[in-house]
Amino acid sequence: MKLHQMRYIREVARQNLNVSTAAEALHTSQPGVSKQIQLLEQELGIQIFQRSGKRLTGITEPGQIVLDMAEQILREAENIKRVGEDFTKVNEGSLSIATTHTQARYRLPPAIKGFVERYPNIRLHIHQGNPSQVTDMVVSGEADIGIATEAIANHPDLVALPCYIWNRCIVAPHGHPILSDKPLTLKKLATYPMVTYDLGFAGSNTVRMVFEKQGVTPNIVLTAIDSDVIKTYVEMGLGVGLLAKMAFDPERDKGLSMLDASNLFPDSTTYLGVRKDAYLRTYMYDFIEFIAPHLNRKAVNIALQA
Amino acid sequence: MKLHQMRYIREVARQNLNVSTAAEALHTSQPGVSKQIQLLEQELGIQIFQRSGKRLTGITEPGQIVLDMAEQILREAENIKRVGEDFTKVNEGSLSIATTHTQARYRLPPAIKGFVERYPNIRLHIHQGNPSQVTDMVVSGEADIGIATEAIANHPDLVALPCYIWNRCIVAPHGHPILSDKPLTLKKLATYPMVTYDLGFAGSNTVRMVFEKQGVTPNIVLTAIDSDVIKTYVEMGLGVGLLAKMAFDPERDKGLSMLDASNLFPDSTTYLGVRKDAYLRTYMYDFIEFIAPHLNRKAVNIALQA
DNA sequence: CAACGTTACGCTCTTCGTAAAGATG
DNA sequence: CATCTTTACGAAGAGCGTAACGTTG
Repeated sequence: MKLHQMRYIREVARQNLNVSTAAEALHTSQPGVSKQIQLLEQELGIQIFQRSGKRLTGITEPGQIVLDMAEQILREAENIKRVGEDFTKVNEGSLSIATTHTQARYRLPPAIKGFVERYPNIRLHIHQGNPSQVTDMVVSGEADIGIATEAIANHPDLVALPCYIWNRCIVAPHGHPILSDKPLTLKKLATYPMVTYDLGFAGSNTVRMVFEKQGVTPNIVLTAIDSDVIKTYVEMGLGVGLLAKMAFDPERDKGLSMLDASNLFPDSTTYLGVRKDAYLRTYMYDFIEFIAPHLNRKAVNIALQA
Repeated sequence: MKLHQMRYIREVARQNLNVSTAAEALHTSQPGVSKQIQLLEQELGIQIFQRSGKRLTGITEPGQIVLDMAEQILREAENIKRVGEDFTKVNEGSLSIATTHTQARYRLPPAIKGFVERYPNIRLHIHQGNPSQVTDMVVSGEADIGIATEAIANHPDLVALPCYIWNRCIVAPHGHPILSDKPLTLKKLATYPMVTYDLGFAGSNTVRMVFEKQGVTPNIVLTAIDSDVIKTYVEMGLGVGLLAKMAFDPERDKGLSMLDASNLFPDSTTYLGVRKDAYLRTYMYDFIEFIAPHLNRKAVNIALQA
């Protein structure tokens, strides 16, 4: 049994059982991949892939188990490589972050700024997606760290660290009647056409449930995944905006007025998620600490143990 | 990075950093081991072992991390091998059970009997030890399954399955005053010299706490790890015996009388422990079901997932 | 017949074992 | 100086790539 063989079967499975494209992705020859898979199957005494004649048509039952274990082994091998780099190339490497628009646009910039000053030679990738995409990217190892308010806390392979707590605000064009009609209530809010986040984003579930519980039906005329889109349409007069307070910038958003809405909705928590079995490079710990100062290396390790 | 190199560094660490004996244990030449370790260290860019001149004198900090990961990889590789065997050699293999004397002597025999009838070609090993040794053997992979009342439920790498519930009895030579002095109470029990299990065995903690809570101090004149030893000394008149009810056999223990003591002590639960990340061969699932019929394959898998 | 997987074969790089040399306490 | 590790080197073996062959839809 060889580590290479694990890579081969994993790649073939990933490439929809196409050995040729798998070979290409692995930068090697197709017959070599074929051969090694056969050798592995022979050694284990089982078929990993189903074949109809010469085509691979599926994954056998034991094959699936083996593939899962191979995945595990390769992850661990990757971790070992990282240990080496962590101790020799302290200031080199890459950091891949998966997050949602609101976090990327309004919450991460200061942390990123501090991080790139400290580690100018780390290649930084920020992937944007919806919370479940963020979760998937961390689970699959495409991203080292995921940051989102939804989804990320409920995956068995991840550990979720509470990052920060936030609440919402209402934005409207200057002079809009909602601004003077104090105090603000859910009922009043529901009388105006509203623009807010897509389902599955930024605590939208929480918002929905609050309205439901109070027996109030909001008039949502537009949803977006993007705070800036929401603000743009609010500015155009489409309705009032309900968004994360951190997404309102009095400097930039001069065309809008803001009302705190934290009395109407419960606080939401944004989580940072990492794979339980990932080896975190030192700079990753540092990045986490840049985002949430209470999450120092020790605190993260304690969470990872449990 | 090669799987072989993982084996080499693990074995060197196990053999107290002696490369020569490690090579012997691996059935290969000593220079080969040396070389591969150097190659690995070179590839990772770190020292795994500390050296003073040519002697290995310790494990470096990154080395320890790498060793832990290597261990994990090799465990997973072992699991893959088992998958193959499980699907090809259904009726071959070995089953290694670690347990305490009382279980081995009084509880396992019927399960073992059923098992060897079903799987006559599986090599069976029963290791006897105290509960913490049992736990260690399962954790290290020396044993596939551990069975004990103590210790085994509290290890993070193991999953503990409740196996069966039992309670205690009092044994005494025929005609002993305790037998007629009904009803039996803790206070009365404490007036007689007593023979029972060693600390750390068979719920001895529970027993101690029950006495303590009632403010009664038992007069324990002898402890043993072994129910048969306890009974022998009781028969000799050393005192009354407090032991697991399952360990009293009216057929064999004709020289003794038995009093149920389950009203004096809370029930104890015996657990069966397996490594969370172990691949269990089909016959291992079957063995577990022989011991505890409610623990069928499905139930065990559900426990392993969580 | 186009796309794909397997077989065949020669080349290269790795690995392994023996022998010798160097270091340690 | 006995024990242990590293270096050196030749033989055996494993892996890889090209080319040819066989299948499948």
